[in-house]
Amino acid sequence: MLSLKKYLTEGLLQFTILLSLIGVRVDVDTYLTSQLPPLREIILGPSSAYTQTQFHNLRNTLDGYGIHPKSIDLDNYFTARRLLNQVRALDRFQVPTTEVNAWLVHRDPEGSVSGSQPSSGLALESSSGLQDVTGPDNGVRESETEQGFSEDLEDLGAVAPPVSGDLTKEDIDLGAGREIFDYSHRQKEQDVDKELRDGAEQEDTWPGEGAEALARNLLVDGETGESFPAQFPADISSITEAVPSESEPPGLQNNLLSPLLTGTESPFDLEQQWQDLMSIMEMQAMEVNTSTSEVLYNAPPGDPLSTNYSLAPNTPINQNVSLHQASLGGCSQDFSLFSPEVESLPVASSSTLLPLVPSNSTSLNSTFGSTNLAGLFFPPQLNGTANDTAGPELPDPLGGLLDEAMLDEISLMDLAIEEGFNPVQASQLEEEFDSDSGLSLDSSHSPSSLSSSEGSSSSSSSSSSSSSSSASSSASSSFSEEGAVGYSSDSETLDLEEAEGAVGYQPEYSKFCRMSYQDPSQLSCLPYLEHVGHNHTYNMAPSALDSADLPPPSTLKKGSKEKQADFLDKQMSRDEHRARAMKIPFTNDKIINLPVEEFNELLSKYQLSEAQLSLIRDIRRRGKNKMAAQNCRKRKLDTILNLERDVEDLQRDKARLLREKVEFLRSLRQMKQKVQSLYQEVFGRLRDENGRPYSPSQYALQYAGDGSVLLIPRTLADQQARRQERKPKDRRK
DNA sequence: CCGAAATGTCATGAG
DNA sequence: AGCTCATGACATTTC
Repeated sequence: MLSLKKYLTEGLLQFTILLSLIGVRVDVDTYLTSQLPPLREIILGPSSAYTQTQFHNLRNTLDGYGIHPKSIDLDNYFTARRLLNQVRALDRFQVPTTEVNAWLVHRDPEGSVSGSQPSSGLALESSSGLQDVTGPDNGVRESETEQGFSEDLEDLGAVAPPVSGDLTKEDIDLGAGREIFDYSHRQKEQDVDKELRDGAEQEDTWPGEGAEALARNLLVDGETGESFPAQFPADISSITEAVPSESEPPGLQNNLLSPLLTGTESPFDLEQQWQDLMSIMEMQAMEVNTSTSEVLYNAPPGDPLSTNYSLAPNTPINQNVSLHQASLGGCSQDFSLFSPEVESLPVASSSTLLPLVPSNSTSLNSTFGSTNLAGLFFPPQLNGTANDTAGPELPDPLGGLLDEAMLDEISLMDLAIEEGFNPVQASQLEEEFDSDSGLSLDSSHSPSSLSSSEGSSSSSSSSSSSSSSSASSSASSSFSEEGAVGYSSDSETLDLEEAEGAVGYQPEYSKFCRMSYQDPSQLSCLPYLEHVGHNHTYNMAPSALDSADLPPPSTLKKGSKEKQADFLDKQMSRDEHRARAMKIPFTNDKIINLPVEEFNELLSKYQLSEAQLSLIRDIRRRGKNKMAAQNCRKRKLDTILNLERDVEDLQRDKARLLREKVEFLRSLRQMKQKVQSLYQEVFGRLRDENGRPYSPSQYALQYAGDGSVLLIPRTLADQQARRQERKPKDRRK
């Protein structure tokens, strides 16, 4: 438990560090609350990877083949699903063509304007926008879930099969190759080697027990292979359970859009999120591509934003500049000043327009202006906001100037981020369509991770048994293949890997193994395989070792031993040479992998000298430690890869959230503009008893709670506006 | 032959 | 107490 705690703590620590590194403040949780699953995965994944459970023992004692907490299959599953979702989510990034256009054009010719009309029209618009956003999104999510799940199942399925090929591989994997004594008898090494070479044949005639034992080991391997399928169902079940939690709650979109719907609260949420955004932006501002920024800033008025955001998701309302202008032309002269700036000068607009803004406007801007909007959109709330100011001050009431500056800034960063992640996304897509290994998720990121734990577990498993070429290609570069034995699910589910894994002594040998395990019959040609064959099922239940059936001894004993004697001799490990030199009557494999009781039993059967016993103990210790080291390294690598992947996931999430936010704010801004235009239109058509238009400086329109529009004196409107401003500020404090 | 990467080994601590 | 495992550090081998 202590270690568990330790590792959990470490995991949390690292997670925190990750967050901080990415620049994601803790507030991010507020963004992600609606899509907790990813976060939860991220938290559970790495932390679980740190769990220092002695799963080997667990398996031995419990004989359990269920998914280990550290199981990479699970991690793979979650990762695959998460990434898949993200990749697929990209598809839904569509810029809805604007219905707004039609609406505005339609309104222009229309002469009459009623107070209720604007609100209704906007409401319709916004609602349609919402539908566009939420509808498709949900659909996508569902499909994602299904696909992700099925794919994962496939992956799992791919994992299981390899077992069949175990027998041969396992046998082969016994370490081979040269070794130099660091043992006390090291000085004898050369002599021993010579001796061994000379008497290679002799040693083949070691006690029959060795052969028998070997045979048993072989069988054991076979059994392990057979037992693996049993693990498969377990994996599935656990995964199916995990699936639901994986799927993102649909609440995200709603939450993001909520500001539009809940007028009063939206401003605060927006502002807070904005603050968070700013903090994030500081860090990532440097990521912005200069060329991009130039494009954004220098681009001709009107389109740059929309084009840049073509990929942006969930655009409730598409920004359409031309429409505004068209409608504006017919509305009022004041608006003409306003709209062009907004549209054409994304960044500069705020600075240029702000000076024009009267006192009340600035305050409104500080409060993000949404309050005003809310008031406009939702008359019942009785928000007599300062928005109602007339023409020249129009920018203020809508308070979009600052927003726009921010928006543009955000958009810039967003773009940069998006670009920055394009490679990743591309890689994800590749991975998604990579039938060979659906889980080779890390391949894109680090060269060494080509078939990292996760990827290898499924990919190699599915391919290795069938084709040596694919297996070797991935194996040569993959850590897992040469790496840890018995670590985590992949090695255990994949005896193929396991067999090769322990080898790793010499490249030639590994290759040889890869070749040979395809065709078990080739084994018979290898005289020393019986001695060398490591059984890396040491983490299996002891009973399994003995329960295996005996393979036909003839195949094992026959073959051209002499031919390969030298070759195999070279492949033997140092300890194996030593064992031979010391005439150890059983295989190193047995020495290393036999359970303690059986090991002691074995020792008791022979009259061994002290030197022999010492060597045997050393061999056992070194053999176990070797595997442990391999496991350790593999685990370390996996941890790094997981962290790497988590960082990327977090970055992707952040980028996506930023994109969504930008889109949302942009739609908000558009609506403000539209309201503004409507305001202008209405105000411009009002005439006093003398038939003269009202002066915007003296009068303002105000929405009443009952939906009606009132014309009130400026002074009164200003007062109400100030009152409105203070409330939110106080509330925040 | 050198340096980096991979792998093996030892010592140590923990379960 | 003995065994096993994990892991850092160092050694050795391989590329």
